[in-house]
Amino acid sequence: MPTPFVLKLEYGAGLSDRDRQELEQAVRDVRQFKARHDLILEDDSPENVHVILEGFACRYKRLPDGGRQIMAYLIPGDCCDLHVSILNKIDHTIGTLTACKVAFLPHTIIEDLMSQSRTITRALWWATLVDAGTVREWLINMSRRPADKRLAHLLCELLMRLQAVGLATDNSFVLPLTQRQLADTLAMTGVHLNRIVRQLRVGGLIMLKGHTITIPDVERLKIFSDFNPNYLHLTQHHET
Amino acid sequence: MPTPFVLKLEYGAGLSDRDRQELEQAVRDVRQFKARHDLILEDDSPENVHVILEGFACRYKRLPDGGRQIMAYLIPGDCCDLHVSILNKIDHTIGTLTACKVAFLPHTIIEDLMSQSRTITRALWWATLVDAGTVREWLINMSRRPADKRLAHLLCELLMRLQAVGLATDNSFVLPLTQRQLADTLAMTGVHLNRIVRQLRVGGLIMLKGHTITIPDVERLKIFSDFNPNYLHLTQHHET
DNA sequence: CGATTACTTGAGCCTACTCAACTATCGTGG
DNA sequence: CCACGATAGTTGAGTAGGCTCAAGTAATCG
Repeated sequence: MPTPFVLKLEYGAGLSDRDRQELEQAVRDVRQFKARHDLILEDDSPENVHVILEGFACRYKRLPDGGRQIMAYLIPGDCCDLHVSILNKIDHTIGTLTACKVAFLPHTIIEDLMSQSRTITRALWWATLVDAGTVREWLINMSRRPADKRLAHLLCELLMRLQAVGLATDNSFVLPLTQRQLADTLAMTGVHLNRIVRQLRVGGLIMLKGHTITIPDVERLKIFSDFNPNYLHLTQHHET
Repeated sequence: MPTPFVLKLEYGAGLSDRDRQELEQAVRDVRQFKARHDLILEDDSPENVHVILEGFACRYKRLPDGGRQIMAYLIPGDCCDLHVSILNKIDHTIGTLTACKVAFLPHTIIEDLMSQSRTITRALWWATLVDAGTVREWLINMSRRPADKRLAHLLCELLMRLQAVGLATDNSFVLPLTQRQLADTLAMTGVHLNRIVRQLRVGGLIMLKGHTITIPDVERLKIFSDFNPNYLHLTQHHET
């Protein structure tokens, strides 16, 4: 069974067996973190690239009123700070949401991988470009959709992304987040999110059992939330 | 006087004279477009990279209700679709807001530039990473700030970005957009935006004369809108 | 100069927020 | 293993920022 890291990058470029091997071997330094632990702080210029292997992490910024806005979820297979060396400094914070297992890859190893394989280079850039596309879609989601569709859209996205790394079935997945964390993501209050979750539940759009979410009719949820998966760019591998 | 394209990339990497020359020479095919003209449509896989030389363009997505959300402004010096070849398809539309002069650079030329100069490679990637950072800041702006601070924040950003390419003075610039276009950007109705503009005007935070915006006290506007310019990464050039 | 587009202002409504209290669940030490 | 404190989730009542609808004025362009 390939790791989520390799599984994910497969979508970005047609990896060779050797590429896969190189990527697996690059993951040596693996560390465990508790929930709510900041991995990288704003203004850091970290010398490692961080890859999430298990658990949920996020990018976020703090707000003057003490709240925070989560700008991206980082799930197994995702890189936290690929290519930040080009910007020198990171302009947001990266922290865990749940307990996480995180691989630390020194920049030198990333550079080696990229100089050895054009496919890996392409796959890594693909990952950052998909990240950028995802933020754009979140911008639409936060600014234009009402609370119920906003949550529904996020769930559609998570279903697809988790499926891509083998962490979701056809219509269900484990979402180990608190409602407060979801509220920080969807730019609403915890109170309001709670009401919206109930609304989707009684509307039959989602089912909850503990932290497991099941979507009885995926197509219906996609239509409801105006979900178009094109921004995830998961459909086709690219030649070269 | 260097073109905005070169002026902008200077911030991403310390270009050599030769780099500047190469970049200037790469701009051969320049075309003129009217306002409200779509340059690149969703699902296109364009074979040219488009660089804005004059005027304002934007990235946007249409919404099911007929409205649209503008996700980024593209001002002189900005590249529209750098590196989309890695994603095969673009997941949003790019269109002009005002009349624009746009350079068309074939991908082959971009690849030549990048293979000849590591600095140019770095600068071009810097530009896309800054774009990504800017969308993240917009996400915060749209989802967390009230209408007045939202507009103020956008104006602070535009002041800095236009200054970087020599199109703004210390405290003023020309913003050739309609209120409707601003409203599509800031995710509010035209009616509401109009009220907010007036509010900032009577509050003495901005002054308007035609399409020229003057900011009497830039520092005050920055504090008011919680503006932190770090996400624009305009501060320091990077060695090699 | 007429027609279209852009801007302005008013009135009433609704989504999502705040404040508040209460219940359930989780984690940890005695 | 239970007890207790802390965190998470739930529900109610009232408020407000931004929306809709509407009507009118100013600016722009052919």
